[in-house]
Amino acid sequence: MTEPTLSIGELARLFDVTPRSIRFYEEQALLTPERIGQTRVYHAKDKVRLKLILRGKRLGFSLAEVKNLFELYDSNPNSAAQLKVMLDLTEQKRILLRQQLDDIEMLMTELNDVESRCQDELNELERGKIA
Amino acid sequence: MTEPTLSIGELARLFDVTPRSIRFYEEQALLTPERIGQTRVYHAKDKVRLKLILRGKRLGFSLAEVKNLFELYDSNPNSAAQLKVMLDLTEQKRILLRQQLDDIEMLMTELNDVESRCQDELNELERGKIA
DNA sequence: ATAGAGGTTTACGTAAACGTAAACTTAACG
DNA sequence: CGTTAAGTTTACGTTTACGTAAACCTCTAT
Repeated sequence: MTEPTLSIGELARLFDVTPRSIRFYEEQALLTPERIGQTRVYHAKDKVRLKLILRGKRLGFSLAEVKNLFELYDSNPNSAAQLKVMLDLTEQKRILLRQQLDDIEMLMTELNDVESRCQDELNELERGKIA
Repeated sequence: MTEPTLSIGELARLFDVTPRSIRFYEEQALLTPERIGQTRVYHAKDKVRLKLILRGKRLGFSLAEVKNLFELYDSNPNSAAQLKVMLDLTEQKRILLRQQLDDIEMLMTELNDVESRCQDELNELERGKIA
């Protein structure tokens, strides 16, 4: 079996985004699909890339930051200096992610709070009905 | 001791944002500081609010969504219908946060990957030096 | 042959979240 | 009493991430 490819429309439906967005990501150098004539053809690796882009967006990253991460991941730094820069960058990102984890935990707690208050209220209303 | 208040500049420095941003948040009805004459005066509750706004931003929420959360938290729904809507909303937010947790976990894993590759490279370079 | 469906480029429009600048008050300081 | 320092409003500018529309191919189906 030969590798499955996708049109821009198919890829768009697959991830529930518009073709416009996909073209825009390419314009920002986040995607580099094959071209057959004029037409864009997307392979498995493009699918992965798009998935990563959308994940980045869910985490509140700008497209520039996502691109940054791509370059970080794809790069093959040869000098010790470059490697140390890389390690520093990953550490920076890690700090950000830890911050986000804390933020999420706090928000979760607050949602629990709101929710239990709602539940109490509902139970009160039920009591009222029965009594 | 009387309650401590802050000027817009002090509040801005405290959270490392610009006064412009703070005024903008007010314009969007996310803050409602006291006024003494023309001048804005910020109390403890405003500090908390601002902290929550910035937390929301770190999680990739729009200001509108943050406002939404505020209303959710502040509201006192009386009817069972409203309470059920609330519970539904909190559940929606919870799903989003869980998604973010997954996203963060995956990104963390990838960062670990990048990092260990860097470490290996560095160790290789060290070997070269010594041999 | 023509009508759609889906692809392409180019270009202008838009919402969000501020930045920046002008023009004006008010309080404090030497 | 003049001048910084910090506050105010008003308004236009800017970046990001697309939406929307025009004008054009190209293939398939009727």
